[in-house]
Amino acid sequence: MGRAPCCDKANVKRGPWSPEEDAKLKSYIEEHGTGGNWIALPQKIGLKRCGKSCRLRWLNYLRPNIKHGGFSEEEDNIICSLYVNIGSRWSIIAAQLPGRTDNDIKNYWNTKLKKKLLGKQRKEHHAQARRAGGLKQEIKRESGDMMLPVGVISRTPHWSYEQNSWPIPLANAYSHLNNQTSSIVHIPDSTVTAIMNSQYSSFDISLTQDQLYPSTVNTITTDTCHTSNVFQGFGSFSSDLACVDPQHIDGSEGLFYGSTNTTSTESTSWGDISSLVSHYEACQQRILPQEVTFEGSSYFAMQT
DNA sequence: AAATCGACCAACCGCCTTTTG
DNA sequence: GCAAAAGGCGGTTGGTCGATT
Repeated sequence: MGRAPCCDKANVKRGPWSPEEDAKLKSYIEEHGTGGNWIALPQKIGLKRCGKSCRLRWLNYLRPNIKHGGFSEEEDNIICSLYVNIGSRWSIIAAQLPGRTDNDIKNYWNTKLKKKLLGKQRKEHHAQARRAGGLKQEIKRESGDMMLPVGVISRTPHWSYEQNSWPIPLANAYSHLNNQTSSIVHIPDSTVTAIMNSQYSSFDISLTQDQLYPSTVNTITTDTCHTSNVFQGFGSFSSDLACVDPQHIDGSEGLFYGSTNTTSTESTSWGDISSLVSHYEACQQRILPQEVTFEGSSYFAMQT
């Protein structure tokens, strides 16, 4: 049996709010506050609206200091960066942008920003193809901005737990695994091991569960390690964000590339937006690997 | 001028989490 | 400790409007 509805749907008005309704709700809340009970509020005011609807109307349109439209370039970058790193957690993203609501940001992302980002990505691909010549990839460092070569796990300026200890979204690690010329990922009990052969080097990342932040660590369990679901678990990091602290990964330093003069969250540039594109794209991918046997063990290999 | 299409966005829906009794 | 109520959130829908055919 499902939950009882929060209000009597037959007796509540739906659809757009009239100026009179807005005025009633606004003046009441400004004078009395919400009283900590949205469900009871419409009855008190004499509005034939669902309490949830009142809450939404207040939060998204009536409360003071709300900004609508006119997103700045800086706001775009913040939204893109956060989306790439934490996914569609609109309320968290909105918390970083004073005056913006989660609904507004969500609409803005879905209607404009996503296309803008993908448009940039196409441009970037074309430019890269032109540059390619003999060299497939290049690392470009310019005045503090960072460009991320494929196969390199990025540091992110967000999600800093402590100074000089930047977590790496495993989603990024996963996305870059997809870009390798060959890659095998093995997840034995309690450990995530990624063996990657990039054009730069061959390296091996071993992560124990306690190197993954607890919020999502349970997506990798012993149960899933030896099943083909394991990468669905991996894939879920794209939206759930498991983070890895590079300082806790032996010999990992060489894997990470970023602006060399930036060692903490302070005064970090959001970076070139194009560097986010590959992350975003990869985060959208849900490529499931093939199970293969290698030296008697089961592995999951991704075709790239 | 009418029809169609696509972009935009306010509002709703349903699920999950938190609070309360 | 449990169940119900309320809050909060993200995905989706549907109405409106401007551009295009």
